[in-house]
Amino acid sequence: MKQAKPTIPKGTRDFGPVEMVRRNYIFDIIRTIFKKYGYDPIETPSMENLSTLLGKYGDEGDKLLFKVLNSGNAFSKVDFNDETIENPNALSFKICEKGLRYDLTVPFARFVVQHQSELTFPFKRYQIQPVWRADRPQKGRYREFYQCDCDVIGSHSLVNELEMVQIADEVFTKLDTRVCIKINNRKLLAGLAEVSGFPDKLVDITVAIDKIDKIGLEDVKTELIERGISKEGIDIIEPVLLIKGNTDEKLTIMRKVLANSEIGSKGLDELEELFSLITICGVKQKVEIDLSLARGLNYYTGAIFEVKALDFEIGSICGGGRYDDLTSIFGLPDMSGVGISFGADRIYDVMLGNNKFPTKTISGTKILFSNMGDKEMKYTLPLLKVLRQNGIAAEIYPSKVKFKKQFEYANKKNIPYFAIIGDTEIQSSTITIKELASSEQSEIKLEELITLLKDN
RNA sequence: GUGGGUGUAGCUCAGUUGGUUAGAGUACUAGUUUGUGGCACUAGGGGUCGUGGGUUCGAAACCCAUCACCCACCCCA
Repeated sequence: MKQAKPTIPKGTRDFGPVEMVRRNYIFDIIRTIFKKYGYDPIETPSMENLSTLLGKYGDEGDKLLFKVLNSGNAFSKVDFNDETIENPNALSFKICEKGLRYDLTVPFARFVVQHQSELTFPFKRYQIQPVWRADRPQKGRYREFYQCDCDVIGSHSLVNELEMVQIADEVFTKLDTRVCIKINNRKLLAGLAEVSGFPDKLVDITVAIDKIDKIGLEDVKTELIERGISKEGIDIIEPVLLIKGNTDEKLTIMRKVLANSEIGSKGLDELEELFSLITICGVKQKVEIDLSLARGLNYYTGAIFEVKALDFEIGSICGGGRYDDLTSIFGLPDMSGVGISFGADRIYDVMLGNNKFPTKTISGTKILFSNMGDKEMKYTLPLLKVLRQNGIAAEIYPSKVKFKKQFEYANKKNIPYFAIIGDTEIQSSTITIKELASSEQSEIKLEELITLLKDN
């Protein structure tokens, strides 16, 4: 009679030893670079109050929040005579006060407001923690995944935007992954909606611009009309739809289209300045203006970033932008911030697909000692201790089993050396070591072994 | 939220128009080989064919339901 195998919730994953080594490789590189630019670490709880989370990510985002059932009798506050409880949403807000964090930016804004008196501004922090989204999982889309965020808050300077681009450039270059860093500005999109005569249709216009390469000019126009944009409005937008070419050409055309929009021109000024800063510093990866980039998170107000992998088909692997007003919702106005978030799990998928993990990162234990019995084991243990004191990862096979078994253990764990300690070795105070890859075997002293393994 | 696909051994999967005792590779165990692994050979264990119902003399296969997972759209990391 067999028991059904246990499972884990949809969209979550286990990570084995090999995966963990690789994931840590990514985390370590990102963390090192964050530190180098002057960011300090913080962590926040996995749960926030729902009131902190709701309304920050747009309607879609609200739906994707994992809610946490109140402890105790969660239904004690529910009035079952009230007809509105038939609405599942209304009910869930009565029985849930907490939710799992959806990203790291909103909890960070909450953190800044709550701890404002303890912080030095501009405050630069990094944060590497999992987030949860109740999305339907698919390739590259998980319900639990890690974000690696760095943010500066309390500074309007475009130097901060530059820093985000530099950090992204450096991270992906270090990870040997070719990407395109796409940049846009919300003010510019707002200006575009304004000059078209439909300031509230920002999203519709952006979606249309995005589709131009897929469905062509005529279909985009049709769709814009369906979305309620007038013919005159479309005529104004049309030059934007026809944009081809480099950053300068894009800026020139946008300059003309947005001439009468104050906010649009401001957005252009910012973009232009950011690109001139980027040019001064130089970047290794591809960086371009993408006018179709909108980003759903509705707290962005200025620059927006998104990074796409060039050699692997997957959603964006990194994204961010400037938010002018996120902390004012929590009672602290005039705190502009900008940040960027690396999607570690997708970066992992990209790197795995392109074979970008160094093979060296897989190794752990350097040497395995044989176990030939109680007497031999007791002789070996002090030797092990010396090796470990020298920083060498070493193991002894814990019980006396056939050599075949012990060798197989070493093979499977990719341990490069196998040490044999038996009567012969004890008598002569030596260690017989065998290099498993070459089958070469020699009898050496402990000191020689330490030197050998330290070099590797 | 909308649409598509797949569930057979620990894992990856075959399985003919419905037919006898459900297969392969791999992994596992033992042996050839009790102080020398990988290779080879031999033998062995392991399956209510996702679950429930139906059609049939007969179902892993056909029908219905249900659950789970995967993929695409949407959105994003």
